Amino acid sequence: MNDTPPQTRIQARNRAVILDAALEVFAARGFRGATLDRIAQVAGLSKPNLLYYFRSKEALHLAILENLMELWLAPLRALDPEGEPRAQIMGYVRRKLEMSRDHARESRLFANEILQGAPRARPVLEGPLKALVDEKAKLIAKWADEGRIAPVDPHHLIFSIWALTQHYADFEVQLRAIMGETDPFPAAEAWLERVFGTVLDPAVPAGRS
Amino acid sequence: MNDTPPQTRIQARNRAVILDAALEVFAARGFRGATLDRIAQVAGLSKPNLLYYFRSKEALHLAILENLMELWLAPLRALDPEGEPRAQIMGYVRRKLEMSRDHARESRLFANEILQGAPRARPVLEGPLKALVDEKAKLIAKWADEGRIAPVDPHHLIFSIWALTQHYADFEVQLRAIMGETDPFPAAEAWLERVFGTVLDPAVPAGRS
DNA sequence: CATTGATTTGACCGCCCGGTAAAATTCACG
DNA sequence: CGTGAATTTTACCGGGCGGTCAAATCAATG
Repeated sequence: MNDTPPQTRIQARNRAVILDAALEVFAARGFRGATLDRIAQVAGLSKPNLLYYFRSKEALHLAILENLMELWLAPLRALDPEGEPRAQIMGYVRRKLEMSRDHARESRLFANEILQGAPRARPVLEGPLKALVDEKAKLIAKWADEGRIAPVDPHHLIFSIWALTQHYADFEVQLRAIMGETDPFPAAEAWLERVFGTVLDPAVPAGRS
Repeated sequence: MNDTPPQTRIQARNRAVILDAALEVFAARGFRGATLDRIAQVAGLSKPNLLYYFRSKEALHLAILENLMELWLAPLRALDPEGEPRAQIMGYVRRKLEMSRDHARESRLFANEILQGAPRARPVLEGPLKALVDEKAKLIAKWADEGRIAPVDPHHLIFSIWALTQHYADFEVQLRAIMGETDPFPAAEAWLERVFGTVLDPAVPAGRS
């Protein structure tokens, strides 16, 4: 059940180098748009050498996806049923935004994969991701029922957090075209705190006019 | 300055068929991932016949981009300086969400283009888009100054509207994996009304704890 | 330092890609 | 219905693609 972890030093190093290069190229061009030649070039290896470590383009992409899942689900997984509800959700927002800042390539690779119909990631989405989301949605619903946060649709709340945070990674080029070279993240953090802070506040009447 | 609009009936029809097929394929696979063979197949034409109407893959993609700009900028452009501020912004949100529902392919084509660095759309982003956004951001800032909406960062407000609405088109596969086959748009509309309704409400104190 | 397995390379394959040329066909109009 | 232009098709090209193979080189161990 375990695909024999890299034995030698050389293997460990080269697999890491290749995975990093592949992340770069897949994120920038999508699966079909990426080429093994380019990945090999970025990794500083010859193409046959690359294929010595990963038997195919498909296998390489899958390896990246598996590597990424842990990192990607961690922030939501860390939502603590025992913690203070609003602090927990705001912490999730903050961690997700940090992901967009510090792991933009990973975000874009996922975005590419999903945009193109998730032909390789679909099982992960329908399995572990759905399970985790449903679990945490139930938790959020409970918090809302108890009046500890404003009444919200938990699924759409989670989708909103994804959309708003990942936007800063995935659409960075567009943001820069409009905002110039200034780092958007400080303002983004304040803004997201404001948005979710208000929408979750149980004392604020929803849907005023 | 005007590239001679299609003269004959056949030309008008075939150009339209090709543009539609190309929209489909570019949206699903990105520029590099799309192939002329596949576009021609979807359009029901032979590849050389397709190239009789558009001299290259590049030209075809650019033609789509130009066609789309009007449609894409219209909702923001319709933001009326004379209207009631909150109604105007809420109307913008609603129109943008309708775009995601009724023009998901267009949304995904843009997303693909921007994700991959906007190599072809960059001039549009830095030109007309930036100009329009800056203009409307100024308008929103004025409304905030006058106390007619809550004080907000206009640019990040606009980015949020983009992120939240487009998410329902661009990440549809992910949403369906989690939510099943039920149409997410009715709930999305209510949720977005709730989110932006609260965040724009000048009577709600921002950043409570 | 010899040997053996791990790693790397160069040469190559068949296929698909974007694009071209020219012949064949269809269409519009007098 | 004939004719010239518009449209479509057939055949093709050079290059890049994912991937293979066998030979060459390297590294670790006794």
